[in-house]
Amino acid sequence: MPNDPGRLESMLRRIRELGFRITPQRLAVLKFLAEGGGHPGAEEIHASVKADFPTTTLATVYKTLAVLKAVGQVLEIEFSGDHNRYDGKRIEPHPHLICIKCGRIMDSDCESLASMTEKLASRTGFKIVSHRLDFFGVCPRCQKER
Amino acid sequence: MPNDPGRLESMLRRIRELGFRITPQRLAVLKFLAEGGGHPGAEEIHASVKADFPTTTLATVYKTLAVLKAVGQVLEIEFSGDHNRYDGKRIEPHPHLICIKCGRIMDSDCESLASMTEKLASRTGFKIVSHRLDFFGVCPRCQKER
DNA sequence: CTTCCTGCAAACAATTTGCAGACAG
DNA sequence: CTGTCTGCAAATTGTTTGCAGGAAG
Repeated sequence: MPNDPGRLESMLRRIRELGFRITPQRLAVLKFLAEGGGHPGAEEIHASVKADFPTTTLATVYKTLAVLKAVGQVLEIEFSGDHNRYDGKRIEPHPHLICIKCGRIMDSDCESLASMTEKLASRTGFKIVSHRLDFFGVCPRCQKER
Repeated sequence: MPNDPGRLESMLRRIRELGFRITPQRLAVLKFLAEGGGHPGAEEIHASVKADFPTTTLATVYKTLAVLKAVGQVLEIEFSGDHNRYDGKRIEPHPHLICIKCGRIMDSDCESLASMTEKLASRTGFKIVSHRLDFFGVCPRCQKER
């Protein structure tokens, strides 16, 4: 699990650049996203932050996530039925493998997506700015358990 | 715009096979999905059905969509913030181009996705059953308007 | 006839918002 | 100091659910 030592600093810099303030609660959210692993949801972030700042509410977490989105320092993975998940480490779009049994999300890569995006753009006239690619299936661990 | 004459029949057959009933309201939903174009949301379907059956409620539309999902005869395109959209014509997963200005959704294709799925599955051990690929951008029409 | 479906209203869940007091810069 | 942020509670929105009467098969 690669722990980019510069992620937290990048977040802080961008937040300050755009004139947002750094509060202890926000810092705790950023740290959790920059240093923690996985793809936490807002509740999970909240639980972690509350350990250090017990008065923190979910609303504050959401507001902090809104700031991070505004400065482009978090990748939001949206789910219609379920709660959204967040990635503070890899903030550019990338493919995900999502287990439909346990909900775990695994990062992935795809070399051919860039060329495909270009091809689609020139074929359709769309100005493509982003994308999302998810694969749904059953992870190795869940396959074993019966 | 390809109008598959067998879509409605396929839907009806699968619904009957699995023991669900055909009601006038349901038939109207199916027709709208099988014969209409685009990627309507539940509200849009509801509006169309209400023209013929004014007492129909949104709940009935949702319940019909649930039946269609259960028998695998509709593709649900989920959106976290926005309402979901439905495709009754192409029910297997396929790439979408989504305009971030007007919300229009355009269907697309990608030959390389199948091989990519296979590669990912063998590399990660995931048993992949489905996927979703969306490209976000500005459609040609919206680029022109200022 | 029996079981499933409709329509209505209430319930839900994740996220957002308004506001008064608190605090970062 | 001043404008932004926090915490609280209420609002929002798309979707789901429970139930009583109605219709499909």
